[in-house]
Amino acid sequence: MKVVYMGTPEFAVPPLLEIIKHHQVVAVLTQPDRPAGRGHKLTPSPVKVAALAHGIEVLQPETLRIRKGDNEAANAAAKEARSILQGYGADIFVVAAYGLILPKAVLEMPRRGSINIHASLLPKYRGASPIHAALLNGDTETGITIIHMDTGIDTGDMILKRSLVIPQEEHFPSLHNRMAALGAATIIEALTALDNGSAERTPQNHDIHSYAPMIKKTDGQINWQTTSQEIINKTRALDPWPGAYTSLNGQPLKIWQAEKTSWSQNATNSISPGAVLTANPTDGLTIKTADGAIKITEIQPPDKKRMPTTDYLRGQKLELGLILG
RNA sequence: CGCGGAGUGGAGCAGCCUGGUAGCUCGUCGGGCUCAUAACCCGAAGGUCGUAGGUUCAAAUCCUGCCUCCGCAA
Repeated sequence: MKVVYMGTPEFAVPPLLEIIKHHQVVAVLTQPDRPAGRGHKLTPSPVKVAALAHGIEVLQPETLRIRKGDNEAANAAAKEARSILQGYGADIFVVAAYGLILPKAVLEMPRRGSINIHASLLPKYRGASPIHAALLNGDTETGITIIHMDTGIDTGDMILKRSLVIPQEEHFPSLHNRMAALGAATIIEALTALDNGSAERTPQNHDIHSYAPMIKKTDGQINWQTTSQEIINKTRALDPWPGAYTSLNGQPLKIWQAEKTSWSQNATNSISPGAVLTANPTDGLTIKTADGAIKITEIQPPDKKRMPTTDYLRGQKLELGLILG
């Protein structure tokens, strides 16, 4: 099939590469280059880099929306982008974490419409951060859902769903990569089914849906009054950005890896959450939580690299009873 | 030209402001003690102080360029 692919971040790259192998990708839409990183250099999206490496035409409209209230230049640009899109004569639009709102007129442009690769088992976790949400909530399973797009946020009818198991220790980067690979395999399956007419079309059960809002920097702030498991889930989900963090003597301190300990709620009942229980090479760094204590195994002081907590403790002596947060 | 911090034996840090003997906690190696040990005791090796210049009688320390890493911000 003739495909126009729309995506932006790293997650959208493996599916694109897989589609290139099996179909004809006539163009790729991705968000405009943004100032990013140290020095605020203009940075192309991962999808743009991948597309250009394969000699595929890249289009980066600011928006595809045309509204009366907006300024004329923006509307004119959107109009032009739409007519270019129309000109590709695609059979289908495949969308994966594109990040722009696609108006109905655009979604319905190709003869087979537009489909989306979503990184959750819909209707659970509609929205921007489904992979993070699965880890934050300590889910043991998640997956990919391919849907027909409509004008709602991830509300369209489902074509197919593939799941995978999340190990207790898994952090975001690993799960993200596995999800991207699963997305690549699943989108090929869906395209094949659509092509030969065997695709199913199942409406979502809208009564049981949930949302996974965009992750903010402040989501990384650790609340020591929550349970050990909740805090550990935060370190798993928010790695590498924004990171689960707390503060020590007014300085931010990132917690990259932590595990449960045998400290019980009863034994530590009178101790304030966030208090340092042990800080030595043998016992490691353990911190009181709402229901016990966690042992921090990888840490990052400000201006420093990530390091094993045992290394950190060689240079930094922490007083017992000191309160973090 | 977005703002800022850091590079010191294998690891994590101190020393820099107020130039003048390379320090701390570990690790490694050798020896000792011990039924034994990640414990304890004794000893040893290992550093062009990121790099190139400058100032000085003298630079890890003060000044300038460059490289690398990191935090904030996006």
